[in-house]
Amino acid sequence: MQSYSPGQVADKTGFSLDTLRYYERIGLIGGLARTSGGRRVFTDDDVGWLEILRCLRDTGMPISRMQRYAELTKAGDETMPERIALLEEHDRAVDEQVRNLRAQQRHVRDKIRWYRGLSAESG
Amino acid sequence: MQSYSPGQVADKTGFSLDTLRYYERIGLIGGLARTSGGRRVFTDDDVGWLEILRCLRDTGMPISRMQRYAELTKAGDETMPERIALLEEHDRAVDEQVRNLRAQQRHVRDKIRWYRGLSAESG
DNA sequence: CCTTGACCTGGAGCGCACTCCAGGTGCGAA
DNA sequence: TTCGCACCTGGAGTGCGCTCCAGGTCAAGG
Repeated sequence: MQSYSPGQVADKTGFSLDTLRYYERIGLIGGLARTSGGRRVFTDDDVGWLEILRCLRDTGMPISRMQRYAELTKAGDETMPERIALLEEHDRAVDEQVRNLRAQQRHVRDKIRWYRGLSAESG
Repeated sequence: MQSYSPGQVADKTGFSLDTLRYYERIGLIGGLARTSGGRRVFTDDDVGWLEILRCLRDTGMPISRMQRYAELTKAGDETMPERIALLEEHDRAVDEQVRNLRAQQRHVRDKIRWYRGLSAESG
């Protein structure tokens, strides 16, 4: 099985080394292996987990919620329904976010059109 | 012409009183009238401006950029092209934001489907 | 061996966008 | 006239999510 150094993982996932260390400190990444010298060793699974974290983070999930999700994931298979529920709720939150963005974007576009109208009038 | 107290404006726009004061301090709202006693008085135009700020803020424009926009607006009609350019660039940024959200949302949905597959298998 | 660069730790600091506070004033109703 | 609530100011504090730092360790190449 492949294993990766912190630097390699930073490259692959786009998280900085500091962020990786931070995520481990706050319990978002659990059970990382270490070399005899104390360096972190990431497996493919760890990288996969980080990619999920990236999706959640980039869609605006707060860290406290990701911590909850990490906790459920560590807890075992009986937490699957709750994990699904959490992700589905988040999915709806993303829909909501997109709807709001689009709604406000319409106003911005109206404003642009309004400026164009003024320019046309005066020009 | 209608005029509004800070509290009324807070109600109408959804900005807190503290945020309204903060926005004035940092130059996002200019030229507010005051009563003889020193209280702020908002006109319909002021409220309209706040509504634009709300659109921009809610679509993720940083305050420094809104300050730039406010500055241009104060400067006069010859800044219209730059104002249009600023809003158009922001419009593109919102599109980009939505695209990214949708892309990451797909991954979240894949994960949900994956959980469902597992549940179906084991259940 | 020695250098060098990636990595380690605990803890402090930062940027953003507010939010809260203390202490004081304005003003409409009773 | 007095109550009480809305409002004022300058400045400090907050929460989030990192990011940076000092001082030290590990390990591969020369």
